[in-house]
Amino acid sequence: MSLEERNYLAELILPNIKETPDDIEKRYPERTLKEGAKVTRFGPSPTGFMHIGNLESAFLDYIFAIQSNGVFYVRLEDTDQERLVENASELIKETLTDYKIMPSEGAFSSGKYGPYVQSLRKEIYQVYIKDLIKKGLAYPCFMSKEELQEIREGQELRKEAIGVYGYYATDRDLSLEEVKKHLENGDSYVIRIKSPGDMSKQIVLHDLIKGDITLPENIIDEVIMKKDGLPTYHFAHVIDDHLMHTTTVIRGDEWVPSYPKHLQLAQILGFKMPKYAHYAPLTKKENGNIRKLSKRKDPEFSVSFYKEEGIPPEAVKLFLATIINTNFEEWYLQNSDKSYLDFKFSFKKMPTGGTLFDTDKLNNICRTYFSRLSALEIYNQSLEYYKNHDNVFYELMLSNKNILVSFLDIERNGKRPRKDIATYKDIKKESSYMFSELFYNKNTYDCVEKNINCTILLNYLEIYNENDTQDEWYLKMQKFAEKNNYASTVKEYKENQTKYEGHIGTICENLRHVITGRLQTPNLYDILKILGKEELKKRIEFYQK
RNA sequence: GGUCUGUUGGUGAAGUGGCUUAACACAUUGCCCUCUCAAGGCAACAUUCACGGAUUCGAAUUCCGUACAGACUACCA
Repeated sequence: MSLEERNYLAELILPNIKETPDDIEKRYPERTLKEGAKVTRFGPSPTGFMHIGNLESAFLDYIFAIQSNGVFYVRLEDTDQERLVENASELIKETLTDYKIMPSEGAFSSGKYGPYVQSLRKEIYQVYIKDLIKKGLAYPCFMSKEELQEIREGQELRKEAIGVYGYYATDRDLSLEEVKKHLENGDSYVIRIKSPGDMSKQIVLHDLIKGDITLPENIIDEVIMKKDGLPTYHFAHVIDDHLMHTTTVIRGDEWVPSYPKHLQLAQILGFKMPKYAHYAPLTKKENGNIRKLSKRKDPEFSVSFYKEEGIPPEAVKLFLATIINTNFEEWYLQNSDKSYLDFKFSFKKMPTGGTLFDTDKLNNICRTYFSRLSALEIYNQSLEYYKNHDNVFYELMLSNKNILVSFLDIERNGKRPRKDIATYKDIKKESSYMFSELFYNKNTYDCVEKNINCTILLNYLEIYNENDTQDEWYLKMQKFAEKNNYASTVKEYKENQTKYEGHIGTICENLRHVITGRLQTPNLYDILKILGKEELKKRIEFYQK
């Protein structure tokens, strides 16, 4: 086609596009940022719920931007209109808010480089596409799904590279007349790039995480505009990352093989490539096989699942941080008072192979996280959780704030705090007996059959004094044990078993069971004190019945 | 099939030619402390880094081959 024919064709295909690439470029001026500042972007597709892998991606974008005094923005990549899910973008926004992974600009806030929703940028992409058609670098392709399938099968049979390229790109050199005929027939078409690639040549991807990767040049006439007029991911991201001045593209390593396409597109368009960091996916073991976490197959990895389970966002982030840089964990254990942002994350320290998701580890991190909060902090955070998940307990929390905070405070302060709480859910589980509304229940003692002498316990109450210190309390308890023919220490009991009916532990155990319904609780002294003498008496009498 | 990437205990991994008797953390097991639990302390858990070969005085670390695993190979991202 001659230059005039191509101009004519471009008008025919995109008559409403009047701007030129230069017009667009003027609207997206260079950012003024400090040396070394990274501009990153989180580019989710609103196609369903967020899962831990998406979250990791956003978290990476966030920390690398923040730590370089750069910009972290969100761009909704919704070019696949068929897969759109309603409310998905609200869910993404909500998740980022929950996790305090706050973008400095983008789809959920504002910014000078918008719009940040790809479907709203349709005309922008088309400006570039029109220009490419005029330059003879892109062309309409009318091949049907069936034709493509046929080509593919033939290529598979002959063990050739698969795709539309060279000899197979039959619509590359269609005459203007032929194209017009197709258009008049109303045939649907896509726009493909005219790939100048040569498969025998190689290109190098200088990956920030994986190092240099040598790949063959792209030879495929990649689709850049789909039949609905929207661009494909490949084209859209090259344009957007250029216009929005992204410096660092952080994405999953499933994109490595398509890097040659992106490089080629950027070269054709005359863009400077951003730096790329391809991180390894989170994986899961299933039937002995390892595979990438999947949105569809693994609902247990959806972010909303963690919310339901009461796993705090901050703990999930700490878990992600230990996956991202394993030396983070060691640092954090020694710098418990600092924020994870004080740790200098590096691409070089990121794992290059897939990482198996370890629930045990997450659990442990949660316990450590809770152990470092104050009782009041735990109370306030979990209040929010129960407000949305358990209204009965929420009301109890409100009306018994002092009891719950005191309970949560047991053995919390000091160098070796309790680690019995891993989730917000655990708070109810561990503390339910502290609430008389939940305690006086016919199921309270169901789990354990015990023969307990309540008279002894009632006698004990006679001498119990709420104002005793822990040491005084314990001494008194020892004396009481001896008086009732129980050994005052376990050691003594073990040495002279026949002499005693039991030991101090037996009494404590019985008392614990009667007043809490449990065999394991935090420090008994504190629990007695919080419940108060009156309540203790009531509970012993309740047990007698 | 083709292209690319990996492979160090049950798990996440540190490790870039001698400092490795393979760090650290999780899990598991045992002991200690102790009124129970949690926490904490101590100990056990890879004689060996997928396998085979090469280079070297010396290799988990470099090179070659093999095996296995994963990703990609869409008008999905």
